[in-house]
Amino acid sequence: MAKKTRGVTIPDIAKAAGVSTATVSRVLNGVDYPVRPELKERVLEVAKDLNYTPNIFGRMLKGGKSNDIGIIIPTLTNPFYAQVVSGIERECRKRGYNPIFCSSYSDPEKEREFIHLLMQKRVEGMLISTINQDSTFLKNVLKQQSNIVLFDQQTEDLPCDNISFDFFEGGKLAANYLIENGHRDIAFLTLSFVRKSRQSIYDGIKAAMKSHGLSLTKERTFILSIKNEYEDSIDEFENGRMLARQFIEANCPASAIIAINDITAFGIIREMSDHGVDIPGDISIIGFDNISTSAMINPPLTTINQPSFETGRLAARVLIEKIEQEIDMNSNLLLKPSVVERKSVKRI
Amino acid sequence: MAKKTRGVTIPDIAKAAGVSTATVSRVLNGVDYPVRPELKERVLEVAKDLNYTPNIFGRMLKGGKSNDIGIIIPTLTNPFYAQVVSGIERECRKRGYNPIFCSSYSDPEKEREFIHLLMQKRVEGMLISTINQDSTFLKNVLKQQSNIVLFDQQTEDLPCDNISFDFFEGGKLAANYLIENGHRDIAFLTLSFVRKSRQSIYDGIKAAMKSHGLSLTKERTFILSIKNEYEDSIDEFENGRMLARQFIEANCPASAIIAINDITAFGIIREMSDHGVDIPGDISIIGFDNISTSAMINPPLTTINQPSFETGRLAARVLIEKIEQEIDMNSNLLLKPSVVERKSVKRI
DNA sequence: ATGAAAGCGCTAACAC
DNA sequence: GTGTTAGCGCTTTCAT
Repeated sequence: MAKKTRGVTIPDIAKAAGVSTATVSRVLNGVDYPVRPELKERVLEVAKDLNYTPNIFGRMLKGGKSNDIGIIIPTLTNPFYAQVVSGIERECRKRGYNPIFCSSYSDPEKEREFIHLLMQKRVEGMLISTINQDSTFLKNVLKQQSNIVLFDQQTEDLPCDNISFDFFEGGKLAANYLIENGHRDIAFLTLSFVRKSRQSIYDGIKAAMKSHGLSLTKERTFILSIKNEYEDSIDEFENGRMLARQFIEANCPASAIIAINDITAFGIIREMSDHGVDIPGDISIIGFDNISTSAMINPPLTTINQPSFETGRLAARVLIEKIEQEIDMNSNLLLKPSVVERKSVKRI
Repeated sequence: MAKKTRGVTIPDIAKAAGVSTATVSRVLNGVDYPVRPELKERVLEVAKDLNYTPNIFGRMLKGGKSNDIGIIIPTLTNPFYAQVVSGIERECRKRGYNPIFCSSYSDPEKEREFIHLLMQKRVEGMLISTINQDSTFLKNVLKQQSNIVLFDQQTEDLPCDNISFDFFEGGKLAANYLIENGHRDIAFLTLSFVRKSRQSIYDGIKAAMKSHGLSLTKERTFILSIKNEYEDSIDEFENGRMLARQFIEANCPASAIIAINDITAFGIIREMSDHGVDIPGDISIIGFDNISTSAMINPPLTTINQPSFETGRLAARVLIEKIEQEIDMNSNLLLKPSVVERKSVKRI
């Protein structure tokens, strides 16, 4: 017996309070419209008595704001995105908006579907972590809904706000940190470059090494091709183990490893341990992301901080400014990386 | 210049295609209503050309289903809930519903606000992990919206579906596992009992020990009172460290520790390591939850599995059944715990 | 200060 | 098979 209550409506209240629907609406919306205090009170009381819940659809239809904001991220299963989402939610709520989250699992098809869904829901704007290389689709969407800010993945040539992380600089930072600690033979263990961010990190590492007269050779670069991006974080862990196995089998003599992200680094550490390789005694490792568990693991992981919660907040803030100011000034923010020094890198 | 497009409407299409609005509506909804194929095609084409996006508010107002499901959880920051939420989303999408997530941060006030918000949004039902002890509020809500299923926290005396975890049994299992491994002196490190689940675990442990002629003494029970439940998972980690410090300072001779949850266990492990105490060499530890990182940490954490993803799926499934069947059969499921044996408990 | 009424975009009952 | 039209609940202009 699911509720079929046709709900209390404004006319119901109007009748019960002996006033017009206009008055009720005015009172209920608390606008500064002159209404006799006595009436106002009566209406409010009746509304409460009848347990009135406004039907937003009527209001929306009349042209109101939905106050919804659509968000598309790859997955909540990855703590990095969980943090981003927390930041987004925090900022949205603070400003009176309701976030609507959709997990695309990095599937371009799903991404498209969600965008349509959100458009139908008449969201005020969207926050998207897109993987879609095909920018024509997004360009079309932008024609209908210009309140879009992309985050986390830089997508060039799109006339759209973008909050992202300076992966190139991050790659440089990681390499430089290792070099400063005396490492000259550095390896890079990564997943395939379907995400542009990975390519950027790679480029950053190469740039940093080059400027020190070193180089990241093919033999030091381990690239794992996987079918499913982000099905589950345990998969990323397994990817790390696989990469470590390749590294070991290749008899790679590098003294330090840069891992494409923290969870992958966890997998690498585990596999190394299982092979009796001590971290950081025998080999050093640095990760990317700085998810909260990186501080909890053994050894505590030195990593490149990508301010997840802040990214979420910032992205939401930029979007909301845009929605409210109704101006189209595209910002293109690039968040700066920093290294979080812990215990997984040894000075040699 | 945020979009002010008054959008393409059905009448627009009708005019452009030279048919009536009714025809357009019928075609667009793809109902099996007889329409001349030729017209059908024309309408579809015009709709595509005009880039038509239906205005759901009109449809809703007409009495349609929102297909939204509201979800209230403490926080996404805790990987356990992130997993639950993933499970919920998966099931919802599969069945054609859109989840709307709200993080209450275990604040009863926020919880109430969200419930109102969701009621206004005319969700088809709600999935709530409530912390609210005051059941009268929820009882009132149930009068207006009977499609509610509570999960994760058992709340007795509420005429409402409930999916929860058998914490008592979990506590027993943890203690028994330790006992089977030769431990007779067991300590319990926990956060304060604001959540009923913690009390249940405690009771379970005591029951198991009693049945083996052992007992969990006051001196073996460390309870940390904290102000903020779930502000951030790093807080829980710190809580673990604090508990470990208390444990050490008290010179507690227990050979094994049961931690109230995995992240707290991580903190305990870290603090112990920092004090030169080897896990599991010197002392064994077992956690609760089995979050994914528990498998990644060193040593891999032995823990009581609480099937997070499955809980989410199941809760969503039960709710959807309820919504669609329109019957009011309350189920009260109690998920069974199991121990996940890894490396943090030593046989003695 | 209050009320009557139009209309937002859609669906469906009814008429043809 | 197709079209006309009456609302769904709300806000808001315009009249009073």
